[in-house]
Amino acid sequence: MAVFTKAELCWPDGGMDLAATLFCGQSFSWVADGAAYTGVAGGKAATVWQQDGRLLLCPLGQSHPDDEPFWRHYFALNEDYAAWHTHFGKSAQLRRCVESCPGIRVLNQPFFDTLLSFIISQNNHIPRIAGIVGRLRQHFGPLLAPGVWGLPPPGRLAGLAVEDLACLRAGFRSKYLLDATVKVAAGTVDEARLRAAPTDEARRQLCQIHGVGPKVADCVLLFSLGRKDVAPMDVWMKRAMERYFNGEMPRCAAGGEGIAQQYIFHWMRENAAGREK
DNA sequence: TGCCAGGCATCTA
DNA sequence: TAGATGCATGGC
Repeated sequence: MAVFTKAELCWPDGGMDLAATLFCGQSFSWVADGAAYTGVAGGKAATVWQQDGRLLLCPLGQSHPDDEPFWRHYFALNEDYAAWHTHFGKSAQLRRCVESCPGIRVLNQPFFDTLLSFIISQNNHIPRIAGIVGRLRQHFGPLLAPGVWGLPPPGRLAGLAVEDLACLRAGFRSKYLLDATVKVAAGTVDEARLRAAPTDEARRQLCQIHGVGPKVADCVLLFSLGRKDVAPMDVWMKRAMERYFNGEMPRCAAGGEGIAQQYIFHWMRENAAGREK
């Protein structure tokens, strides 16, 4: 496999379990190619793999000067997970999270990618979410490298009708995807304004999108905008974790691990704010 | 073959 | 305002 000899970017992996991180249900834009993984985020494509405690990455297609900071942020390589895992020992519930999935990292995904993914995820399960996202990329996304399409940028779907999205087989979610692209393309929902707004206001702005309710809005706020004060998400995660630990999530078992790790991430951010005081 | 999924919108009482 | 129901599709 040629990519193993031409990594352009390299970081210490910090104990990351790359496969678990990419396929635990938080991202649906990566495919395995042997021990390497090819995927897209924010209009960039890359092949990534692990070797000797390092995370190696080869950008695909056109390279950009900001590739290194972009992917470092995407893979949360600035987060000190080892220190946080030690800190988690104080809580039995969080200890169970760490023991169940110590190598999962929560990806910092681009805003619009996250919005589309979580709209698709509603009343859905991981294999089908991945299928719909894959068809969305192939039919409407930009070709970033041979055989690798990105997610469509805001506006790409804005002029289309629900019938045009029949190829996605997304069901009732198609009209939600269209409304999201229209509102983001028109600036009715704007990432910069979301970042600047208080959480309640940001949630209200996101809920202007037809098909986006409190759960999807809080997922977007937490996972792509780094907001740490989304209390309903905390309740939702605890409920999901209980189901996971009780063995009640057979159809998204890997996702359950992701949910547990996402709970850790949320808790960690909450406590980071406290520690800084 | 039938249940159900990482919600939400709409209807009804 | 709270609870019930329908939504589209595919994995299991």
